Amino acid sequence: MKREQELLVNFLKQKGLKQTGQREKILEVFLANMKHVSADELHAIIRKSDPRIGFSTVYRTLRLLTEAGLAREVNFGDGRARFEKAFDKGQHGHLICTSCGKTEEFVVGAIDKAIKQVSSGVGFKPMGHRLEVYGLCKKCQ
Amino acid sequence: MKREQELLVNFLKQKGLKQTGQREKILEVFLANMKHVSADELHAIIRKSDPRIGFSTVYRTLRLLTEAGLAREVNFGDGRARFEKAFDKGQHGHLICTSCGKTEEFVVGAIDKAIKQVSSGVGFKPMGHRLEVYGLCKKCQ
DNA sequence: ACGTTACTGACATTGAATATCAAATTCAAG
DNA sequence: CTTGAATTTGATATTCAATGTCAGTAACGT
Repeated sequence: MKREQELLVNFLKQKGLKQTGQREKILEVFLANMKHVSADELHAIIRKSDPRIGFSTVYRTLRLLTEAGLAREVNFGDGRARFEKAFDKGQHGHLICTSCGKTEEFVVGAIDKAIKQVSSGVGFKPMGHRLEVYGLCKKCQ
Repeated sequence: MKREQELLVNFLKQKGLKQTGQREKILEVFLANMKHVSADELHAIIRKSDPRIGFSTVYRTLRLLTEAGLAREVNFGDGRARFEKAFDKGQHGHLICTSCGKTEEFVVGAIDKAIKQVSSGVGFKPMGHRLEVYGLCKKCQ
């Protein structure tokens, strides 16, 4: 069993929640997918292999995964929440092209350091962050 | 006349748009307000001194101000867009307490530097960014 | 002053996020 | 393996912010 699956099972047990086929399936497809997906998109993908899974369940499970630390919500400014894998993946930022919509991830240690520094200065305890940089990608300039 | 008002007038002229009492009024109230406001909130404030200004106009004017570089959209994770003054104010991040909802601004030069560095590395041209740090404020820990 | 063009504001529409609830499923206890 | 209490599911309804529509109004160049 994958680490992520174990984590979900543990999370469910801790919370007194139940292990269901739908939740397994949704996690599996979510993990197999490379891109950032919205609840809608993930639902569409899952429907192909199992048309009986409803949107509500996908939606709720994504929130569950977020709570469990397996997913993270991101926003690309198009008014719909998207989710990305969060486990075994450090915090990172996104470069978002305002012309063609293309997104790219990046990681910079300097940013984490800067956040810690600022936070400790005002007694704030950082738990996570979102950094979105808007601009023009190579092609669109 | 304030710098901001001049900027708006210039922007309107450039775009072939018209100068109206509503737009002046909305900018004035927006500037006088300290906090981050949503279109709804700003509308409510403006209504007190001029009940005839409609929500649509406030909403559209906020987008106009954003386009003109006088306002900037920010997101605090409560599912509603808020706006803050953008002129004469550098890019900054927000510390958002996930317990009490309090927000605090901060500026770190290191972050701008890091963004420039990463961007130039992949040929991306950054135009602006949003950095939101979620965690617990001093009181809520 | 006039005519063209943009603006306004009330209202309608959209669409994502969330709530509701009866039927189905899980799972621990017997 | 059955049973029963508790959670889940999925279809549908609701909410609410964002945006579209459009007839009446106001701005501004001539």
